[in-house]
Amino acid sequence: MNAPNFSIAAVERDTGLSKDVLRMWERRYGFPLPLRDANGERAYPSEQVERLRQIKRLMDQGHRPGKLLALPVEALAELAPRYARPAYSEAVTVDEQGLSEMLALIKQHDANAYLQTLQQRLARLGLQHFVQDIVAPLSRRVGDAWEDGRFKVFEEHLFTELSKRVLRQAIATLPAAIGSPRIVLTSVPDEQHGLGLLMAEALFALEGAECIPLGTQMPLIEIAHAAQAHRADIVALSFSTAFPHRHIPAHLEQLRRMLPDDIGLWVGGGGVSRIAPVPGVNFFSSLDDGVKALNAWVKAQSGSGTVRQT
Amino acid sequence: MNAPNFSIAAVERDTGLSKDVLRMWERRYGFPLPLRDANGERAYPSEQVERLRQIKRLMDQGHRPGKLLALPVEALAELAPRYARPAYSEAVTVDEQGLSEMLALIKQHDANAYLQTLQQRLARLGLQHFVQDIVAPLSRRVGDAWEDGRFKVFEEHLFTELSKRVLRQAIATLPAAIGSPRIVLTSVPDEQHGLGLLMAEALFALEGAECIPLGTQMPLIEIAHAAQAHRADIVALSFSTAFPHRHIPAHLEQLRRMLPDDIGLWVGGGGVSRIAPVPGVNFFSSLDDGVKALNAWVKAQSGSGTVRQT
DNA sequence: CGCAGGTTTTGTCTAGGACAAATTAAGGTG
DNA sequence: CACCTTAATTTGTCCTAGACAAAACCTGCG
Repeated sequence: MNAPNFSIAAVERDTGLSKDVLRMWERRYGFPLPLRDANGERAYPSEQVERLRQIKRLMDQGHRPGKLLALPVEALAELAPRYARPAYSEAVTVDEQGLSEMLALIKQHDANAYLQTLQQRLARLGLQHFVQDIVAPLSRRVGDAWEDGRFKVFEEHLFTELSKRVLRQAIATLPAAIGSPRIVLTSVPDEQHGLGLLMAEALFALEGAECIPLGTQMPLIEIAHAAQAHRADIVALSFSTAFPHRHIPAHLEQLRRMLPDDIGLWVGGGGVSRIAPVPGVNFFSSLDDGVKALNAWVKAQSGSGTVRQT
Repeated sequence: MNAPNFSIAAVERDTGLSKDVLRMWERRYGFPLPLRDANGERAYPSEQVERLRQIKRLMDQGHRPGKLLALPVEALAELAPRYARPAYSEAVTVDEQGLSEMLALIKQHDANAYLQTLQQRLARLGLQHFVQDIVAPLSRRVGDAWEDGRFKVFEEHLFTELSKRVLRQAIATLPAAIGSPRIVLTSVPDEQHGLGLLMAEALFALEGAECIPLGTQMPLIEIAHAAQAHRADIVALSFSTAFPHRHIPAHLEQLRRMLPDDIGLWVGGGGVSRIAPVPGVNFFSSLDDGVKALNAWVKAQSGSGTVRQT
């Protein structure tokens, strides 16, 4: 029960900072400065790991490592997000209070009450509005709360897991669509967040698309294989805000090269907002844009037979 | 569409072999021997990546790297698993033919037919037998098929995703249990397979336990936090056969230290079969054992008030 | 205010060396 | 021949320290 020290591998796992980065920071900035065990290997005390976690969080919000690592411990807690959060482009009538109440349920770890509330909203609003007005905004707020440290990791996991259940259940009740665009939905190897994919699936399925959900974390080459095996028209990927921005273009370029030209590559999620466009890849900054694009695709398709995607 | 070369980071992602290992093998065995790009950095042709993938698969089956890397390409394809597969300890009356047919549906990428078949079995057998006689054996066979290379990664993903849906849906129909043991279900950071957890959840929920599903890949420290926040009696972890055996004990020891003594730590899944016992951790080699242990726990509890777990 | 240019910051790669843990092989001994 | 103990080997991870390209930031000019 007393706090053991962390090996460099353990710190990498827990903070998401690579071993290379940890060693580099130590060399350059003098933090973290771990103890050494009997073999001369780094042994990070848990305070340092905790501080690293906080630093990582602030970095994800746009702060630069050089500043953060020079800062004294106390100053870290008070830093605000550096990027203005993009204004929520939600329908004007979002039930702000209702959302807060639902988040409070998660915060109280009351799984049953949360599930019940979700189910009730779903029944009241129907799947489309449920996704757009409840799940998507909730998931945004959970992301924000997590960045601020108001939500712990396990609370985020609980939220995700329960929300996924309700969504999946709702999707299961839809009639099995056949035809129209066939869409493979998945995420790249380091992206484990699947709630966005599920929301997209729900909306796409509502529009009559045939969705092939492959879960998260597919090796790129396998995504290409899957797309061909399923004769997909579109591959849809999701990147969460937590995903390291800098790596997204490389992933997309590589996948685009592996994928036949006539299969579309659609990308969405909070992680793609500030990404430079990649040729042959369609970016969507909101679920709604995705649905619109799907409708356009269907229209183009029915008009002119097999159309080559660009 | 022409095969681009892989950076060392891309190979790490796609094969699961660490950069250190890739460089070490190159130094020691002369394979892989990547090209170099303009900056002198390794650039792996896709044949080498393919071969590495195959080598990794054989290693997971118990072969040793030294042998495999010395072997010519053709010889690799013919190697059988090195460990005798543990005989299936399934109920005698497993519908072998039915299972094969279901696997065939996955192999044909016919998601709808597979889902339909699952639903039908579930309705016919009830949740408990559905889990024990259908999902568990299927998942074993998929694991085997994957090891043999008869299943591709994306086919395994499709199987998992669809099976999870049906299971979750079934769990959702169960009455929300309150009380009895409260069980937090999750997996460690490098373990992304969640089907086993879901099977366990189904069976535990059937026995009246209150399950708190947190999804997969929770940092250890967060598992400890979650267990306390939810006032859990038991933390249940799952390790798949694909999980690197060598790392399991370290994870369990670390988590055991972080967890209050009176919270039980139960571990199951295909990955724990050949693991030396860890003090304070209960291992289960089958779902059935887990259910029996749960019943025993309930009995002990009701007999003597709050009992200290060992 | 916006854009072209130079400068700093930052992450990732490279090389080879060291060592402990795991595994296999070898040497008895009952 | 089975079994245990010890020695040799295999293998993964960690270490240091240097290099460099890409991104982010600043600055001056129109």
